[in-house]
Amino acid sequence: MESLNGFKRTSYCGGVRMDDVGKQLSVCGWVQRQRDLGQLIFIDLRDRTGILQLAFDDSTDREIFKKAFSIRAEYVLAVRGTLRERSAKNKDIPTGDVELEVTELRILAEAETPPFEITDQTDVNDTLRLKYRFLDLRRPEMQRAIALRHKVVKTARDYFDENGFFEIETPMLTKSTPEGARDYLVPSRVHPGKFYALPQSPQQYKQLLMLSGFDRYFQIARCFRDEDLRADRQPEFTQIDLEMSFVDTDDVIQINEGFLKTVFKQVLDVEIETPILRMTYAEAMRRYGSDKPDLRFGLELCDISDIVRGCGFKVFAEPVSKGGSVRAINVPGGAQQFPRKQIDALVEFVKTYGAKGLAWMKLGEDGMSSSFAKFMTDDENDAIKGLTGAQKGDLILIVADGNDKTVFSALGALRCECARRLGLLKKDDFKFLWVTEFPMFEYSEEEGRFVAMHHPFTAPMDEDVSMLETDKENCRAKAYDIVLNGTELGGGSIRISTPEMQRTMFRALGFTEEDAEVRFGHLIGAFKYGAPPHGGLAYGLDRLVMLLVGAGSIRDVIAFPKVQNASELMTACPDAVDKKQLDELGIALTNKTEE
RNA sequence: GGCCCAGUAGUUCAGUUGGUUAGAACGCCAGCCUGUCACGCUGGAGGUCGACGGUUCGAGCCCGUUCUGGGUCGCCA
Repeated sequence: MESLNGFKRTSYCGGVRMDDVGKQLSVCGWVQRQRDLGQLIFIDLRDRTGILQLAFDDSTDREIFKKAFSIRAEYVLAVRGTLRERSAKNKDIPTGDVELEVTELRILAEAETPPFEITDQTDVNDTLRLKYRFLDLRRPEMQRAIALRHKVVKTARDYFDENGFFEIETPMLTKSTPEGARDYLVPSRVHPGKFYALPQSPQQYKQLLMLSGFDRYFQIARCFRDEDLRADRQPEFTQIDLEMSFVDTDDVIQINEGFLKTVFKQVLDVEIETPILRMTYAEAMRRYGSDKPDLRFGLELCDISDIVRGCGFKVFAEPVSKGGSVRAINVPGGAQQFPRKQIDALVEFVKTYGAKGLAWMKLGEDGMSSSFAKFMTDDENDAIKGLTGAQKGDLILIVADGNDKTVFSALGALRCECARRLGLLKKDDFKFLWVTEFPMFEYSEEEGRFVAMHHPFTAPMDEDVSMLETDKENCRAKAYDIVLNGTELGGGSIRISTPEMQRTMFRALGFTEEDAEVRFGHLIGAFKYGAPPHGGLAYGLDRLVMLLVGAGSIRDVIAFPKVQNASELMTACPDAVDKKQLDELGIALTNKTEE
């Protein structure tokens, strides 16, 4: 093994071109591949910028040639040489016109054969990739994702700085608060039996910063939520978090449209049309069955409750009479695209969302077939066709339930599933949407009370203030989400900024005065000393980067992600700790502990 | 906590109705090769079929349990 010993790199591999021919260059990197042709050896050297071919032939020093012969994939090399034009060029790579005639070769590190090949595209299973994440990250695909992530963060810092925002850090060790996601807890050694919580978001701190007069704040904020994982959810993740004083909804939206425009221009060279379309929560639910609708395709929901209200098909009539609804989507061309077997799969699909079933009507070329038409009159069937706008060749899918929430959630998911099966989801098509006027509360079956849908510091809409304690179901908040292609990219709200309103809110949420004081006293107390009207927004950075690179999971844009059971395969954490450590913290393990 | 999918060589996979010695490609090792670039050619090594238990004369294949990973519902202010 050799050392650098004064060796200085002059160039990255991927950047050299014909202009550099004749120059002495020094490069460093990993061996992608060694091709031994007998009296001629080629080595592809890889660094984060790309690949440069090293050439060894009869003009090469014999010792160097022998060394080149012994080199294997993933060895780390430092190489000096003269750049020359290739006699046989490779049109497929940027450096394909040139190669380095090697005059000095140092093997800085040998490498065992890796458990999987370091290639751009991979179909190696996730377990192996994550166990050897440091090797997986060598792949150009991952290098691009991580580099792009850096660029997004850099763009955010520049943009918010240029717009008068200060980047301010808030604590990682914070106070656990009720409401919302489960906290990660950190035991205190100095205060045995007491715990910090890792922040779910810097929410309260950033509000207090507004009160302190910083006026505009942002932070690239690490956040933690101890909940189950999904393709777009990790227990620790990063937000681009911001807050502004003396603003209302429109001001927050405007500054963020500028941000999104800048990011997409800088990172992808894509122009975003502004202003971005806005839609109320109520409209989003009614038309798309979702508060984060994917607008890359239609397949809108259609309420057919009035048609089937008195029909002879109990599956339809009963839910309507119980205050629910019957809604449909029309899938153009679906009659042929979805044979019976696929429809059966869709039936199973909606059941996972709590729907009891899925009714369908197929308007095929050779006549109509349906799971329900025989229970209804011709007029009723025709009315359904008319209202959904179905034509010959289409497929109507219908969900009925006594609870509207179930209908929306099943059909909202179904329209996305149909779009996926029809190939309507193009990754380079970016459809943004602001969803506004979210409900202030939602009913929690588990707790048997109304809880804050966004969070308890969200301001109600001015015209709904009187409904806070009288009509929780219909009370709307100054809360908004930014949605991109069916993914919630970020969310925010205008906050409550007076102690009176904050007290009213806690009362509406069922907190006693004492509860509110213990949990949120610092915030209510602070509001007494002059809080400016303020509001903000937080983006899921990981999700944003995921959509920018077209990845299917945020794991693909996080350097060291966790797997579904929240462990990390490379370091094998979480892990047991010494009894001594536990004793210091005053913690005793119960029989629930895993071995 | 529930449901669905996957697990066979280093990797990605095939493996018929349960039947002799479990195959392929890539990778790896060795030899040959002066213009390759997914180099080529020849040869070779490499397997606890995730684990445990059961059924059977006989299990990669059937049954049960379990582990690991993925997706998802619940959950995620």
